[in-house]
Amino acid sequence: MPNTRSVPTVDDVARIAGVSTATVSRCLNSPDRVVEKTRDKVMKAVKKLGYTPNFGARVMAAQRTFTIGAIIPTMENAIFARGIQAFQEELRRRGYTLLVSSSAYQPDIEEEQIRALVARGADGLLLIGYDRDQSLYDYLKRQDVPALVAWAFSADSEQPSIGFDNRSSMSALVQQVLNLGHRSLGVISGITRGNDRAVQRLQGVKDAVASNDLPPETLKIIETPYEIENGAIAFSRLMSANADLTAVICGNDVLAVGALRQAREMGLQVPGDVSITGFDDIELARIVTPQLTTVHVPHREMGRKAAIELISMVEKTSPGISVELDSSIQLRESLGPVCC
Amino acid sequence: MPNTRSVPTVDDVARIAGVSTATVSRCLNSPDRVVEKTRDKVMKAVKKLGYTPNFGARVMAAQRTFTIGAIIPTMENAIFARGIQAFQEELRRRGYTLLVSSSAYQPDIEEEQIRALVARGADGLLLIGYDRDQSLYDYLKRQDVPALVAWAFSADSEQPSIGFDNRSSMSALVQQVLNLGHRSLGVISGITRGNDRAVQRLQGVKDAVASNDLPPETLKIIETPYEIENGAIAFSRLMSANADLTAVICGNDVLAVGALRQAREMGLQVPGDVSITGFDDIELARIVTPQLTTVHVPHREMGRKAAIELISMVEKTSPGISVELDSSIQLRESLGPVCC
DNA sequence: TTTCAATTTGTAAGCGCTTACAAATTGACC
DNA sequence: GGTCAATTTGTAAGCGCTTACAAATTGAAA
Repeated sequence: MPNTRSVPTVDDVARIAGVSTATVSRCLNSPDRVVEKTRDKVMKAVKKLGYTPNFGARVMAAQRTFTIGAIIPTMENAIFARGIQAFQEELRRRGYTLLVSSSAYQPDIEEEQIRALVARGADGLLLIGYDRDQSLYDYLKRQDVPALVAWAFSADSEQPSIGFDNRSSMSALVQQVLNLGHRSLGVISGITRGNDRAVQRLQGVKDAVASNDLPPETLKIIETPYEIENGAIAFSRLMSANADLTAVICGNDVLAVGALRQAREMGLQVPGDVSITGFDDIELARIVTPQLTTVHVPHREMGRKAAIELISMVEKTSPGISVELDSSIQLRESLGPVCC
Repeated sequence: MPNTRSVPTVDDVARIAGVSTATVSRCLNSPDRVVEKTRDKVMKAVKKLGYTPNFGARVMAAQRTFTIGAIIPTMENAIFARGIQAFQEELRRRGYTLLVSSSAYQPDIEEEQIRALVARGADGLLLIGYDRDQSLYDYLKRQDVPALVAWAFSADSEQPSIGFDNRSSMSALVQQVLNLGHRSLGVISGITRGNDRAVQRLQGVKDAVASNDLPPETLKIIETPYEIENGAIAFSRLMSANADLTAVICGNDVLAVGALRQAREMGLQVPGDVSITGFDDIELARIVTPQLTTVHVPHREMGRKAAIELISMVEKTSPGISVELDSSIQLRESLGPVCC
């Protein structure tokens, strides 16, 4: 029964080409195992019918998808864009397809997305940061789907990861700030709950203060979600409550840009009246006026290496190693010495 | 044979729960068609085994995935971020999962991604702009996968779409520029090849010039890919070749921001020495100094409505209609009257 | 207690593909 | 031409799930 109604199947191709379905399958998957004349016939039939293999069936039969999934906290600002782009490029080069979804920084949505991607046959997963329910890691292990953590690195986690040390990077940055004479700092942190990177960064700020023998009261801390608008609001709140602040350390560039905008709106000179720093060194950092002093993160390198490592894990040539990348401090216009 | 080795299947669950596989399936898909006591047994077995349905098999059997795919030209800058975010939120609200991939503005990659998504069982696709090979549309039709075009609207295409009129919006913006006395305009357009939105925008610029009875030589046009850096380079080239330009119209905000940065570097006052305009009104536009005059695009509305419409198409409650949204001009600091 | 319609459950046939294994073909060599 | 190993192709058994249909169960009404 020639199956006229719908999408062509391997059987249709086999019938048209006058061969068996096995041969059709082989033509598509290991062409060298089939003699040229036959292959031509089959390919002609494939073209004629506009046949595309059904993915579900293929996955089920072959137990393999060449798809990698990535769940990032947000697509709305550019924090992850560069790294993911590089990740995708490298995957593509190696014959894998990337599917991305975003969790809006919400653990329950992240879990949902992880399950969705696994269910859809992702061969491996890229996850941002360590902090998630152990049951999720168990689930992934049970499903035999390797996962690589990125944007974070912790020597004492056995979870494979590729990233940098958020804590010490931030600490180094704040050290620079302190070196310039600042003794009263505002901190606009991202929400730390469920976000180990934000936790680490905040801890880094505290480390620097402590190692300079300054009291904890040196810091005025606000937590707020990573959005420009929130950066502006937090900055405003911070400055009006603490007139003596000479510098504001932000948990990332997005918050810092908001702070910067608000400073301008309040008629404050940056860095004359107040210095502002960011973290991540996204494109934005060099576009705003004044340009943002921030921590440079090797986004592209991280993305590329993550792809390579994750594929190794998927193909079982690596058990999953952890790699620490260097970050560096980008001194730009928004940080200056404490004035007068 | 108790299948100890690997991931649990529906058979395992059925065996443990002491029911048939059909019942297990029903518990998961239409729980109300199964009596509570049985359901409890099954759910307990599911939990005990940590069972998750195999997606491939499910798709194959049910011919449905509740997955929507979107292929956007780039994730690297924020042009599509807001709209896609809204798109995803609405999809999620309605029980669909979004999978995104990006094409780097390359038609062959886009085709690959479309096929990948269809193959992975996407129930419907969101595509950016109209301009792609007819064979791709044919393919989608053959696979019975509805596609909705976004970020563009053309009354005379039969392809369902949701977007705005890039051409007339741009024309209106340029009209404003001309009203301010500018008579020699630089244009930094995106690459028009394979990008109907860029074509339309450029055409809009020309429309405005023509309808003011100005000669085509009024415009000095450069095409370059949408990247900040390219905007800067193009601006520099434009200004050094044409000393008399008083305004530069950019194909989008990303290019405009690059132009702005370059102007600053060249010591040019904006808008004192030269006015600069963008298009899209992404977040960036309000962050740079001076703030960018641009065309506001209803990103979130577009995303949300796209989700609603695409789902209707998938569920066959709509044949796929086209919707035109309004855009509006955002006059901000970067545009001023021609000086002296 | 019967009867019978409504509800719940089970049986088994696919969904479209891959692949182990068997069968058929090829052609180098005697 | 006949042998035999190597190559090519075909047969058929799944992969894990859904669902049409049939069988079994339930319980209200007679």
